[in-house]
Amino acid sequence: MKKDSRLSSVLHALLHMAERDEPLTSDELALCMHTNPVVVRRTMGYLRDAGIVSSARGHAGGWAITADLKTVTLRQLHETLGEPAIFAIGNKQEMPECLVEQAVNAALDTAFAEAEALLLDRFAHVTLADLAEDFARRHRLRSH
Amino acid sequence: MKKDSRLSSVLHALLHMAERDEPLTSDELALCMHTNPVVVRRTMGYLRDAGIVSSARGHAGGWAITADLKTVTLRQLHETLGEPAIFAIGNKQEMPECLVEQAVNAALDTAFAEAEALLLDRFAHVTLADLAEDFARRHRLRSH
DNA sequence: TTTCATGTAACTTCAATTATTACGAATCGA
DNA sequence: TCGATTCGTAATAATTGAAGTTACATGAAA
Repeated sequence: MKKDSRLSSVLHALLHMAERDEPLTSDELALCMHTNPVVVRRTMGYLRDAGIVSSARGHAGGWAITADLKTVTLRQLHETLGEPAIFAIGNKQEMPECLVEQAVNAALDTAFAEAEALLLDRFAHVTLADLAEDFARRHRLRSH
Repeated sequence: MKKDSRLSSVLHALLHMAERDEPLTSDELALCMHTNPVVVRRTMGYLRDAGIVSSARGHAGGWAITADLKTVTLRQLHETLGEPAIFAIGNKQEMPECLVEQAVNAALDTAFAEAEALLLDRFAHVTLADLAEDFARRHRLRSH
């Protein structure tokens, strides 16, 4: 399957929105994200429903951040996107009768659960404000 | 994307092979793994090339384990299968020019790298012998 | 009222695993 | 040697889910 890049995409969009005061249109976001306006609306729709951004139609419409950058974590965004599957590797069958396969699943599930817990914990400790700050740092560095 | 279940599949196959002394044919393995004999040959071929199993044609042919169960780890099997992608989530672009996207990628890459390191470390500490033992334990439990 | 912009449904494209078909090659028993 | 068995492998289709596209309805502002 193709990799899910929605989290990456919304982060990119949110940071660009944080850099500007006026709303950004789906077309503008699609341009800098190298994607399609409809995909932007579809994906950002999750964040609107969660109250993280607002959308407005008509003249001077578009997308804007409503939440505080310091309170929005990567984990929250991941959940807002519907908690898509993290791993591209998995069990052949989830509920096998075969005892051998049950032992295999148990071992793999344990390892995956630990890795997932670590990943989500890291996600929980990174906010949009952190990313904005890191971007600012990179911007200063490039200017020299 | 469809999940990669090759690691799960070969583990299942290897433990069944460990339970028997004669070689198992691709057809037999395919039956208990709920898949296709050609898929079995293709997947087990990686393990044969790595010297973990042997295959023989003709009468009384089939697949057998050649390695010591105590020395084969899940990590080794993962590597033998060509280190397939672990995550179903990823960056939109790997080498973006945009500084904003670079900051996003850096944050995500760090988290994914840590989670991957943990997963592979767990994989490195589980051997086929461990799984065989866990299966035996489950077997005893069910008998009571 | 015209223009701009989102909201959404429907469909296609894309990428990667898995499944299937077909046939060649090797091995062993009779 | 013949023939059944079994792996080896190429070629192709099916499957799955994200991403892309087209089309059009809806709503807001100049």
